[in-house]
Amino acid sequence: MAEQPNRTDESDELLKRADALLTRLRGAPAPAAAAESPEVPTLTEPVGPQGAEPGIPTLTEIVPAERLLAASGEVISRVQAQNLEHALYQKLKRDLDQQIAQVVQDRFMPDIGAALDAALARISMDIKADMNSMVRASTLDAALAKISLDIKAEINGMVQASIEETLRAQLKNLRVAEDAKTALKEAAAAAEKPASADSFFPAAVLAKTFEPAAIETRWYSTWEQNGYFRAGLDESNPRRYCILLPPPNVTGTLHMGHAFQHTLMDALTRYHRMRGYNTLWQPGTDHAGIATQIVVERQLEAEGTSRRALGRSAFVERVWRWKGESGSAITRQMRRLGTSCDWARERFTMDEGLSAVVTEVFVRLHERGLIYRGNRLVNWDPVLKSAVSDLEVESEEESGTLWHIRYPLASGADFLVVATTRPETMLGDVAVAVHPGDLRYLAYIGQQVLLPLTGRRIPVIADEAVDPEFGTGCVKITPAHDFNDFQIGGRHKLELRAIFTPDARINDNAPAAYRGLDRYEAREKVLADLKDQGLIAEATPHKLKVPRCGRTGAVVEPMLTDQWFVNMHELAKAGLDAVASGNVRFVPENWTATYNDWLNRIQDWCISRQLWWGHRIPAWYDSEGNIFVARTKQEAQARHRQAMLERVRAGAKVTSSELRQDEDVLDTWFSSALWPFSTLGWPADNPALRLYLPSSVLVTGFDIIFFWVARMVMMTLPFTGKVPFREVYITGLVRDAEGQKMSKSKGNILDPLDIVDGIGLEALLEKRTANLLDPRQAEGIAETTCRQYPNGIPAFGTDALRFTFASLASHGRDIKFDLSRCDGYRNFCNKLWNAARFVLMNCAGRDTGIDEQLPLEFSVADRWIVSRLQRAEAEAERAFREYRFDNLARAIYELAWDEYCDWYLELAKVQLAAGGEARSRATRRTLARVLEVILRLAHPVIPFITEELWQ
RNA sequence: GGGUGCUUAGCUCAGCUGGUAGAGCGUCGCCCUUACAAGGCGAAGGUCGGGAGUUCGAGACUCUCAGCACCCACCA
Repeated sequence: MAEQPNRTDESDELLKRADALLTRLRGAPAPAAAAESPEVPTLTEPVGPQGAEPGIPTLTEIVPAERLLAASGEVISRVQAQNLEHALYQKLKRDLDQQIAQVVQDRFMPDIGAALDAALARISMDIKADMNSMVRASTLDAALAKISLDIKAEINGMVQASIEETLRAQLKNLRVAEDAKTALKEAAAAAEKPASADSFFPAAVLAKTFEPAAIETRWYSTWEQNGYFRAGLDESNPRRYCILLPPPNVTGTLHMGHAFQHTLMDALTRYHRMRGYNTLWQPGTDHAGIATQIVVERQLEAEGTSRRALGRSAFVERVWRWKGESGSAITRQMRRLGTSCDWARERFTMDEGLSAVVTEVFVRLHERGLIYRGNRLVNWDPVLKSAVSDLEVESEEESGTLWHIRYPLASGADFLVVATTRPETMLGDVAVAVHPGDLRYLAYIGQQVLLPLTGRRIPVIADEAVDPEFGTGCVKITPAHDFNDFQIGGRHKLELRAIFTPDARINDNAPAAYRGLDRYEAREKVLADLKDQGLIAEATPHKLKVPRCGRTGAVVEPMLTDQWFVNMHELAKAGLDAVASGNVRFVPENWTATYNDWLNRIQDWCISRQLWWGHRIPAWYDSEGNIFVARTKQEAQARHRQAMLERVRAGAKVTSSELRQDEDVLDTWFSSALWPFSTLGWPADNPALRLYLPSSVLVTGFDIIFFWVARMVMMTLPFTGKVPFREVYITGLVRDAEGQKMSKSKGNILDPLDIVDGIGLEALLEKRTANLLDPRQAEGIAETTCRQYPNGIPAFGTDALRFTFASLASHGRDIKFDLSRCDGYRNFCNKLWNAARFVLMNCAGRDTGIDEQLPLEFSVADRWIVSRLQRAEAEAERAFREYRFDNLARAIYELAWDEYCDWYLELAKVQLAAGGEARSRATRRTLARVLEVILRLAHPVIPFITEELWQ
């Protein structure tokens, strides 16, 4: 070996060891077969029947000192025993460490890695199992004997553990790479290169660094065009796997949450597809009633017109046009991220087929009496002029005022003081309520008060619902505009006195002075008038929850209207059962509680919306207001005629009339709830429906457990007799690096495609500050953005982004998205790329041992990496099963980088340079085999680079 | 008011049924080594939010306190 004057003694020593190793490696015949099994010869067993291995202390050598203790009659307390155990361990370790060097030389082999893991696992198990009894029993001399016995049993294990631990350290120190390099250099110098043979091979074509952009565009179209994503409809294959894509808004754009969830779904889909399952990833988009309608209305507003000016049919047509223009944006973006859905089966919730399902379901539910029309208090958005469901209302705490108002008694003798945050609603008051046990007001119950500003006389009633502690203990009751008051009103048979128009102005039920005023103007005037009359006793600052519509942000008003409802009681019970029985399983499990809780307290679902964009309710009215629910107008008319006939027979007078369809549309989530079977061609029996219902897993965020997940369960069960999916994997929310929710108004959104393709600072600023609700924020946002991304965002490529998402996907935690992670995983992609490049350079065009006839000489290194590979495969399988994509990513990362690149590749260099033909052949074969498996393992997560390298 | 989750290295987070703390990024030092400087080797850095308990042994289990986040309900 050439002189290396610069080396320290230490590295000389290391070199010597490595030399010894190399000679051994070269000379040693492959030790006993069985190496491919997990039972690689470990240190544990062979080291020996009683000290066969030199240098390893036996029990008898070590224990005596302790035994002396015992022999002297000392009582060994638990703590002492513990200390003893610990001391023993320390001592063993110290002694052993000194002898490790020898062991290393004797037994240093790369397959130690695998052996270590097995041995360590076993040892720790054993120790764990024995430690308790061992220590606990040891209070007396007799116990000590047992200790020795137990220790004797364990001692080998501990010895091994210690050896192995140290081996690990030593192994690292051996700097195999360095020696490999030297060996390589020598070999290269000696063999003066078999010329430019390499330049023929693809290796030369592989660029030195990984350039994602080029390969990504190419592969996706190839995959799609060749139909690789098509649903497997082979009914003879019992293994099936199906994921429903939560349909994004048709006019929306892809955000980080989508990208994250789609990555996981895609990995799952690709994984199962690769394993030969019948696989369907069902894509589609949602018409998103309110959201879409609002967008188009804004456009109209900008054009100086409105939907009412346009008229219903023109407006709907306009929305369709907009859908046509922007509807494919999101699916285009999805393709860029490599999502392998079966696009041929793409659906839209307002497609003809799906709309028919909506109607069918509505009619059937109505027939079963589960859908009804009722006049009830609902959440009303006065801007949208539509009902919204309870779920769509979001309450925010805001500061307001609590006004104390004097209501004079009709007798004129006295007055009651009520406390309210909404004085304007007093115009609709029909009573004042106190708690029946409230001694202060006992005398007033049953009396009447004179409602100020209106002159109406209203009763003082007693109701348990009143909290005597709050305010004055007197509550004004406005049943038509407050949910609680509605309840109380019901109990006391009070009048429902509505005082608002649909756009929340005061109506004709109020005194003329207030009519037409907006609710807030009315508040001012009411307060001013009360003040004039000296009726305001007090005004205190007060925190209150203001209910706002999740879509428009408008303050929601409880309003008495005619709406359609689904009776949820029965359905909810079935939904609870499905989860309780394990037919549907939440991952992580704790979401079950959330789900159950909601279903247990579920209210009837208001499904009608006073919008134009959506599924029109299949109900028709005759001139007398009779309702006919039917699949088509013809069917409705038939029923109408039937009904008339019956009434004529009964002798009633009838007037024939044209039927008029209900103006309302259905809640968007109604059609979404049918997604699991509407997309599969229900009600017609067909292979897809038979194969893919129930689907395997639903991947989604917790925010739509109520909106969507629960409703799918409830709606799919009664119509198909099946659950919609077997498992629900609830992902965390993607937040920004500071842990803030990403939102346009905060200007902290990241476009996943900007991470893939990169974006300059200018463009990023532009994106973030455009369309802000409050333009004044722009400066602050720009500042933060400049600080965070002074150079914009570099192009990381899809694979790096996907790998990042996977690695962040641990359970039960939101995700702070940190770009530096992307950086690391892009480096990983590059590493993988270069490893492949190395393999190609060494293997392309050469014999990789495919021909079984030729001699193959596998080294322990070869077998070690292969065993390591098998473990990684097992880990990956487990990770997929448990939806632990973080573990999956880590397993792949460690295997590829820490084991394959850092260790095996370096060893392979030595083997190739110094080994014989059979050894080289085996090395090349192993190189290629392991790379192949790594690519296969990683493909579900990083499909592009793996495909490119694979080819 | 009810519920859930979180608190571990400078940052972001792993840590399975209790066995004496790990990774990535960052930092520092040394290397432009023919797969890869988007790299290699090495180093520093943590009484695992506080307290108590169970245990031979607690990051993990129990209780309690504190802080953060979110969900549901809701007081007019």
